[in-house]
Amino acid sequence: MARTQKQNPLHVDISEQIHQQIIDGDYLPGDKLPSERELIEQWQVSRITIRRAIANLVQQGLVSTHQGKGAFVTHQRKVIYTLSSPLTFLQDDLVRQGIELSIRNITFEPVTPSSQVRKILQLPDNKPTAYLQKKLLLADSEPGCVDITYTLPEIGQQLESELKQNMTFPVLERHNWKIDRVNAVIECTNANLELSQYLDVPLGHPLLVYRHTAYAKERPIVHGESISRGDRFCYSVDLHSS
Amino acid sequence: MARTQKQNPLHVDISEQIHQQIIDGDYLPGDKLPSERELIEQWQVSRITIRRAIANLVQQGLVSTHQGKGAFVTHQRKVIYTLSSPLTFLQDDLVRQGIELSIRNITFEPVTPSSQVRKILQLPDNKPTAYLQKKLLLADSEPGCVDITYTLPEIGQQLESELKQNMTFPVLERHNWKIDRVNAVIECTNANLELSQYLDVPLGHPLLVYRHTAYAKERPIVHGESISRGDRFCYSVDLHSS
DNA sequence: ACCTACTACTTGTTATAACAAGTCAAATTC
DNA sequence: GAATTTGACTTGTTATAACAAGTAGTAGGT
Repeated sequence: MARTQKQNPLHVDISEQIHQQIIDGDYLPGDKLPSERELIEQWQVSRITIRRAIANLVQQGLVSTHQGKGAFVTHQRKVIYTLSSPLTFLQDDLVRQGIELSIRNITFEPVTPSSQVRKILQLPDNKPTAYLQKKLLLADSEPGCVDITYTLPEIGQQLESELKQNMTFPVLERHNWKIDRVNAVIECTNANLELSQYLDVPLGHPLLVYRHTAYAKERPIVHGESISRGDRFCYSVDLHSS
Repeated sequence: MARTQKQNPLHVDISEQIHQQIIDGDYLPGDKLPSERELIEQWQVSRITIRRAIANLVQQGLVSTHQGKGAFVTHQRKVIYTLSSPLTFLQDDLVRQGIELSIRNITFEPVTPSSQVRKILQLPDNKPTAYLQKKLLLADSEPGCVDITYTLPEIGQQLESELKQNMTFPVLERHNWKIDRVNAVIECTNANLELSQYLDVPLGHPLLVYRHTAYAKERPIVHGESISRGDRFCYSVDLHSS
């Protein structure tokens, strides 16, 4: 109850104490924290301070809140994407981990992408079209990843129906578009409004971005990004000296 | 000024509008946003609503605030860590990008690590000791990464002075600890109080975690994690089919 | 010329208050 | 008994208010 450090704001002291209680196992994943009213009583502070303390915990990914229900300690299980050479694909990876994957198509349409994407896909200036697909990946029926891809027009046109219901890379392989190389960057962002709605997370929730370009016979055929919930996914990679 | 969607809270409408202005280039990186007082005047709402709107933008990594000065649009440049086979190391990578790297040692001491780490490093039960090192990496004199490593005791003891001032892997290579393989997981977390202080970011700031185990002759010699500011770093990886 | 103190800004913390809206179970009605 | 209503909880949004604390320029004194 006593403030551990005078220089910290009250809300930090409170969230740090609850944080410690979570680490100590006083609250287990799935447990409900005391309600705001109870915490106000316990700490003898105003609601704004308690709410800020809870917000700190939410921001650290330790707790999530649900209107009308309460604040709950989050589960920390993470799904692993394996990045390996030779290439394996997400789908097989998830099956191996016993996760049920389903796909909901959001958009599929021919567009003229930004000059940056046009350059990456080496689209000719006189026919600067590619298929833009946005799809939502659900792991065990919960939204986990938004996949945004730009595909060469001849491929998109040919495989529309299949692409709408399956992961991109296995569909390509099934139709003899052998992928030789994938160049990728993994980074971290925060959910903007659109992504927070698709992924059912609060604004600013940490997200993992896997931005990739796939090459077949040294020709780029697909470029896009997979944006996953940072609290539920991670990437694994193996590096060798030889 | 008009609310675009009735179902959104006011603070979301406001932060989304400023977000759009940033995208449109009305505010450039480094620019100062209007002060709270001015925004209150402009939107005719209370300070709590404006502060929440600014907080939304901070959470999305678009602006950062400084007490007494104001709120500023953040710079988005990112430093790239290249993960490749054959192995290259962070240091060379940064030099290539023209970034000056310096290291500040935080702790270096023999400890008995958690059972999980003991298992990974295959430490014998009768001598369960490893060297724990925490160091802060500064890129161009700004804190960017906290590196936490557990090293086999014989190596830590032998190379203490060098490890305190240099990156781990190059030191090992210089002393004939040839690293054959690195297994790594990249994930995303949020700054807790300790990390937020080291890295000079607000509580909950998104961070990239690179958790690795290095093997020499199939024997694990180093295990640890590099925790970088998610707004300033990313990982690049190249995957091949053969 | 230099240092200090003041002042007018900025954001940060915290309190009190009221109502909106989601949840859930118990009581009421059909 | 089943469906509906009510009420007591929960968190979410927003307003007003006051003071703390960091910043930077300016006026005043040495």
